Amino acid sequence: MSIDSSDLFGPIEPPPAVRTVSVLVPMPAPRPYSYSVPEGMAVEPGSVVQVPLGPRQVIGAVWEGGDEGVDPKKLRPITKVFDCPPLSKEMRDFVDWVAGYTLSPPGLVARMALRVPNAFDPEPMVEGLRFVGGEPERMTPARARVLDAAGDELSWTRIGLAHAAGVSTSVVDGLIAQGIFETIFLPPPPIVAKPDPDFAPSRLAGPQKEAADEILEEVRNGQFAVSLIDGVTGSGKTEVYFEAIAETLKRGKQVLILLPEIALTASFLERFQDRFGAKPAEWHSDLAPKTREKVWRQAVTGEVRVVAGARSALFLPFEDLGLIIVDEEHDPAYKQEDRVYYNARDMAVVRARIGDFPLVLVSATPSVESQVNGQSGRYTTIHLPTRFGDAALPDLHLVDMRRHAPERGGFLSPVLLRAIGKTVEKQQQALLFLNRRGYAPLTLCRVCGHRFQCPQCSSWLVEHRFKRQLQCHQCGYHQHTPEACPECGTFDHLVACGPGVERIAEEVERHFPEARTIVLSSDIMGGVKRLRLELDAIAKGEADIVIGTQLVAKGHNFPLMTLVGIIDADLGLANGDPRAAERTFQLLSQVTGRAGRTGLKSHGLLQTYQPQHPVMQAIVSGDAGAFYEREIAERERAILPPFGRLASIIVSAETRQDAEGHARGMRNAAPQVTGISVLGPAEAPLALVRGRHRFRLLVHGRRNSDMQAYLRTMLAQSPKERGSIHVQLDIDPQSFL
DNA sequence: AGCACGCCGACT
DNA sequence: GTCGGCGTGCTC
Repeated sequence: MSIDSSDLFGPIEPPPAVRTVSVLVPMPAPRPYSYSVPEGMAVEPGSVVQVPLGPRQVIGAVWEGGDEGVDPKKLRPITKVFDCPPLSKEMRDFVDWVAGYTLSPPGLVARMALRVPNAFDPEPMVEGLRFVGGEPERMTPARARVLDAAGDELSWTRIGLAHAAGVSTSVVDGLIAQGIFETIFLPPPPIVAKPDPDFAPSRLAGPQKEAADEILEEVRNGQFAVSLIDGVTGSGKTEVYFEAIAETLKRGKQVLILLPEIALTASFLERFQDRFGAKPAEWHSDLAPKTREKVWRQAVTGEVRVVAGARSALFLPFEDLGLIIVDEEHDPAYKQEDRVYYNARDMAVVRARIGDFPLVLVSATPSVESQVNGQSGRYTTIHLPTRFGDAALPDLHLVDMRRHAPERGGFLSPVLLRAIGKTVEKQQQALLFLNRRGYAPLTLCRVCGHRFQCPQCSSWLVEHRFKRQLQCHQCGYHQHTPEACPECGTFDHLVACGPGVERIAEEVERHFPEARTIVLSSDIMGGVKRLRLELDAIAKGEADIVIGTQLVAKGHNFPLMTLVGIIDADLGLANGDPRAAERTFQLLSQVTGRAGRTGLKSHGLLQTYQPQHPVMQAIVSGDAGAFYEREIAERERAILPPFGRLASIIVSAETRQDAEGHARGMRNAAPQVTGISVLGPAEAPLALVRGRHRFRLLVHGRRNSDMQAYLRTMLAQSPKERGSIHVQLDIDPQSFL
């Protein structure tokens, strides 16, 4: 006979139901993990929580759609819920969408939104003083000064008040002890003042006014819409989108301005301040941790109304975002190429669509993708073909190097030399652009023909004469420049082939020994700080001839710059990058746009061996239409037709054999995919074969869902390759909407 | 992503 | 004899 336990202990209580929620943890798990919720803890989807994960505590977010069948014994309780607004439904949808699209684990995407160690608890209140009233028992001159300084202001900090009165804090402490002031707690001060949409209303007129009005219509409508401002450098694009920002602020919504990191300069922030009376909050990688926390927190709470940031700012969980501006829309810096691979420009479009608010793309040289989306009517294109105010575009000419050959051993044509001479004579500045660091891109032995190659990655070693080094620009390898050929041992017979900026400087100094010449490239000694100083010095007119690589292309205004000479306009067209022509067009447009921004008559001379090339024609004529048509056709041809319409895949690897092997595997694994083609490292963009990834997939397709399904299959079949597969979908302009 | 465990080379 | 390199595996 058995004893029913209920006889002994009373009726059996059903065990208390354990409440379980899914939590996205910041690691590459394929889906959220399950955690139990302790008695009395309130969580909802989006709540920011701390949970145990293995041996440590991590930050995560409560999510929907986790794992059902997890062993209840494994469940561990949530450690704490932060007093922080939960991630909104929109934000969660955005994270999931980005994870799905980029084939990244959602936890890693969420991590980008939560990468602020101490911002999840409210900022501590700040101790302050309030004037209560009355007079101290003994009035002293110091005390009188404090009372005088306090004036009508309601609240002070202890130190601030002492400072304002010019006394030590002990005087203030004495007044507190007497009850004249009382200690109160104040909310922490905002990181930036509120921008005022009416601070300095626009003086736009003509095409700029029309453009602004067109965008304002979208902003007032408040729904998802993408506008593309396609305007030449100096056409007032910024002023136009400032109007969209003003309108959004009036509607009570927050604004995000995305900029390539390099364009987040003091001068941009000042322009914003001139229009809105306050600076926007900044967001970029080298923000001080405390500032970073404040900006995050105040974006979530809605304290901050406008953030100007680099691509990672896209993952800030704004309280009520109502407009995104993507300035320099074409800039490759919007691509992140580690961990989660994404293009912030495209993901911004997605965020705007999910949040149902307008977005403005801005560029002087739109990307081919945006151009196509404009043509197809998906985006509204707004053209600003002329410069704003008294600035005029430089007068551009091609110098056909076959007819105007430089002297032996030189790289500057007589035409360009003459133009430099005239410019310097007028006390104006010339910019010579060559996108090549160092002295010479190739060194060889005149006796045996030995070429100096990188022992690690086989690209040519670049001579840096100033540092007396041979450097590899791919992997960073460097060695002291030898005096003898390592192959045949002959001394003094090494010759430099081709130009770098250092070599151009040498040639310039030979022709213009009196001129003040300066070389600007990323290997400038002294880092960013020194660079800033040099740029300021140039702007002040402390140099006559500037020789620079692409870092002179952006940002700074040089009021005296009236001549731009492109040493080798064809450079960059020759490599195997499918975007070579597009990149060249963008770069050369930007560089020539450096001149003439402040009204002085200016010129540009482009030295080229291919004067008929569409890029050259587009730049000198200022009419990019034909160039874009060609690029679009080219890309369509390269990507779609040979493989049919369903999908096509380009595999790239470090060697062609590897790529062929991977491609064969894929053809076997997925015969339904119609096109798999192979790019060896020579043809593939450099960025694709560099780095620690063994191979990458470049995926192009019309139907994103097909591509993703296919790739998931691939990933499932070879889980070991998981970490080394890179999917880049942004090449196809159609795929992400 | 972190962090532990675990198995082979150059050193106090 | 150890210290330490990074390959593999695991985290609700």
